Amino acid sequence: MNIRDIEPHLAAIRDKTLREVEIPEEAIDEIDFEKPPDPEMGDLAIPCYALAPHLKKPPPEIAEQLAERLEATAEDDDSDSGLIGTICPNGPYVNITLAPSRLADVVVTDALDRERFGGDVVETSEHWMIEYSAPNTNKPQHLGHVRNDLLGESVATLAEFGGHDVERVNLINDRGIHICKSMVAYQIDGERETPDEAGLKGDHFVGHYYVRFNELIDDEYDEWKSTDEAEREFRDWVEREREADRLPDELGEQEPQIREAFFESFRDNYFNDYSELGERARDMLQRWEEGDDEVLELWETMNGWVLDGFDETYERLGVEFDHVYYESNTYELGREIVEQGLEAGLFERLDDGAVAFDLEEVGLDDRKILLRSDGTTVYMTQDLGTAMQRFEAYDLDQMIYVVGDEQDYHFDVLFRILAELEPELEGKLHHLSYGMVDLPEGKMKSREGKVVDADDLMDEMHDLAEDAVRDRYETLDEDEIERRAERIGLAALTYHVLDYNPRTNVQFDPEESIDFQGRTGPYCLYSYARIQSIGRRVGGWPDLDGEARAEALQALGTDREMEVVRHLRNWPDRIEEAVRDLDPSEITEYVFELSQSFSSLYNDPDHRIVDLEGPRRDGLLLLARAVGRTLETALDLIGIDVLEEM
RNA sequence: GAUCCCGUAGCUCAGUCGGACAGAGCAUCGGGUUCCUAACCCGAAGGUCGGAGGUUCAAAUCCUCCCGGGAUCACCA
Repeated sequence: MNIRDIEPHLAAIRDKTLREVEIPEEAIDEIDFEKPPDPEMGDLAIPCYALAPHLKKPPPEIAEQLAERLEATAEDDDSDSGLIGTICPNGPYVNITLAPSRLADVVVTDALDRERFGGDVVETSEHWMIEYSAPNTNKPQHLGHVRNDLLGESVATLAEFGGHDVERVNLINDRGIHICKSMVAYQIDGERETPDEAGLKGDHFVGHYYVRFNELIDDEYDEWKSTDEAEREFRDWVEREREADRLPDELGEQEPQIREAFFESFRDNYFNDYSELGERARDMLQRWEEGDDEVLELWETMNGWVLDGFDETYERLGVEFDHVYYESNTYELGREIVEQGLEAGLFERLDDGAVAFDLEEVGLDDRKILLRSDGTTVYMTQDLGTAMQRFEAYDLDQMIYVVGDEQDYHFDVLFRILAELEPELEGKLHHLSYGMVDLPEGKMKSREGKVVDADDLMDEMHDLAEDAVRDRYETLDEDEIERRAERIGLAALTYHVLDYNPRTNVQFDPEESIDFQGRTGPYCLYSYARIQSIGRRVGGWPDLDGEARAEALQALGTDREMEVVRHLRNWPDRIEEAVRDLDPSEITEYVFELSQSFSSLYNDPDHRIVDLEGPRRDGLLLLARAVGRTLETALDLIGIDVLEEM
């Protein structure tokens, strides 16, 4: 018997008993085991509410009688080999407690022997593709990107461990007006300077010019605000607002504020209609699309710098991809699909030549443009194209996009259009939507340089960890300090970021930084390191099997030991849940709980392994070893590398 | 204006496909080391689950309305 046989085994006994009292099959199907709120009550519970209508008795009475019958059925069943400890009614529930020593034997044996303990739990193995990161190449990554990177990487690793076949994909947004902004600023300000000369990482170097461009635009805009053109735009707007009764006839003392609000909202219009720098950036984009050599060369150079920078960041974060695509290559994909859809009558051509999809056909409002009137593609076109291409090339069962929740609507529309184009894709598309990371003062803004930079943050975590390591050791090899500081710092960051449910909007306070104490990555690493320390102290883990091992494991049974055992038992179920929900925070929670239950045991005077002897000592050593193995696996799934010593 | 997400302890968050007394970490207060790493352990205090109705044997969880915060509704990405 192993862990995953326990529940089916008990379910068989339960169902057999229910049949004896003539509960209809469909009612039996409805009944699932629940987990009692307190382990004191038992390991599994059968709620009896649903049986009340069939037996015409109050649930507590049913529970009492059912418990007796279950006991009888279990006694007759010889496949059980003493797994069930007690069966007792408790109000409307029947609680089943498993025999401690037997449970410890089954669970720890599984945890020690199984090649991938907790892995390969999904019902059917599927082919998944997960797209994440998808950065723009005009600026370095910030904490928001880190959340995306870590989420995507972790979900991919989780899905693989759960038993799926996974393709990790990055689609790099290397074209568009935002890149041209950095390029224009570079032409104006930074001719011939390179990241090396500036002593900066390539992505930071280019990001500097992106910020610079926005400063230049701000200056230009401020100057423009006092021109006659600006005044005319303002007056026209005021006129329109008055007609719509949104402004009074006389602005009076309010005028300066109203004026300021107008110019704030007019910023994009200014950029598109009046700005010389805007003109220059758009002109550059135009020339890029025409294949202008000079522009292409600058573009390639600057993109190269950024991508080199990204590679460093990815490597440090432990993020990897199987396939990397570039929008400069894929932005035309989809044009053909749209044209086919047009012929098939799915889309319509508007009077000005643009192609649109009528969203009312899928229950939404308005329409979505798929090809501009000048024939060029939009974001949606590309997403349609890449999706169709991927399903064809990889025969996917599931395509998952890890993208922020501000794009919920985009993906809703994308999936509906895809389902119209190819009904088979229905249910195979998923947007893993996650909340924003905000600072105490509000949103991060790259264009204003108000961000928590990914590389800086990793450096800070490293430094904090380094201080902590130095505090603890008077003499330690410098390389070793570096190695530990890096792992501990990254563990703290990774754990912190993944410990939120993905949909949660996270508030991150850079001042308060990230803790190393309590529910944190370092805490979990520490638990692991202490377990390894026990192994070293006793001169290596005992190599027991067969009878000797069974005897050792069956010597376990105290409350503290059983709490650890119960957590181990939950591991495969937890993986199943985390994969189903695409939620690494299930794993961060698990790692903490397992670490915590072991820490309690570790600190208890009655469970000091070095003070014990005989089978109980061996049993505890095997339990510690099993926890260590499971921690290592679990931490790996959230991208954290363990340390043998801390 | 419409649609979507969120509102739980002083703070940051779990719990939201209905079930047993609403949980954790941090912060606060009190305790623990002649002993395997104190990045630890044990304990205390802290909550009208935004509000009001409703459905149900049972609601933080489902439905309706209201209040508050965020996002989205481009021939941008």
